[in-house]
Amino acid sequence: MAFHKKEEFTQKEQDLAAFAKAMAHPARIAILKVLAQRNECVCGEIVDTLPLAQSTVSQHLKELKTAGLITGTIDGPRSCYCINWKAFSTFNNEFNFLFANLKIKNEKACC
Amino acid sequence: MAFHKKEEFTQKEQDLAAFAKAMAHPARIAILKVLAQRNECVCGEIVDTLPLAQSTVSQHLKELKTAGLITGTIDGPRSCYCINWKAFSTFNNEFNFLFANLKIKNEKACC
DNA sequence: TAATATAATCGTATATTTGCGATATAAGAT
DNA sequence: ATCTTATATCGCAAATATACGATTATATTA
Repeated sequence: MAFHKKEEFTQKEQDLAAFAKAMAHPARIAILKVLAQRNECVCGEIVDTLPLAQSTVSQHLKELKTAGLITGTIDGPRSCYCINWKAFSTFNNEFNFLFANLKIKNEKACC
Repeated sequence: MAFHKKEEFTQKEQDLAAFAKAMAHPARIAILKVLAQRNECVCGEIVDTLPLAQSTVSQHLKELKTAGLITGTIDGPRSCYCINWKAFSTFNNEFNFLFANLKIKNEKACC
């Protein structure tokens, strides 16, 4: 009886949470940073910058890809990853919307 | 040997990840939304708006509080929760910093 | 003081995440 | 065809997260 009740929330709540979850690990933040720094698509160089095994990094990349934060295409013998700019922007807007509400109403903390 | 290697990342990466993690559940997004809507501090009314048991909600509130996203004070027999505006703002800046880097460099996707 | 109401905490079960080594896959080089 | 290089995937172990009911703590009310 200890189940995931996530379906009981609105789609927007679930989407925001899923996006946040994709960023909820320092390794994945670091990956996004690397992808942001090097404009051209990076592949296994990511592995070199992280204190993790290749298989673990590959898994994190997969999670980011599944969540839609990055795209990945096979480029010959190697793989090429990039930020999914559009999805990232959508999330940022969504987040700012929530944030804007807070700003208007809660500028002065109440407790 | 399946250990948390989180310490091996920078403090900023860890902080950003921790903040994202706090929002990485629809219930916690929903809680933030409720706190944003009602300007005055809300207590157990949160429980009524969620499809979860009281103890579970209390746990989510604790996580949000530990992560610094909300503050909570005991107000007589009930508890009063509020958005931690300052921390929220700090996170937003941090996030926008990462995001800004992306915006400048990656406006056109490469793959 | 006893009863009630609100909310936190404990104990527990289950599910998910994190991480690694080993293995598979696929393309390029020899 | 075989070797090498780059990545993805599988299988496993350990750690965390999610959820709930039961219990506890605290303050107000009767």
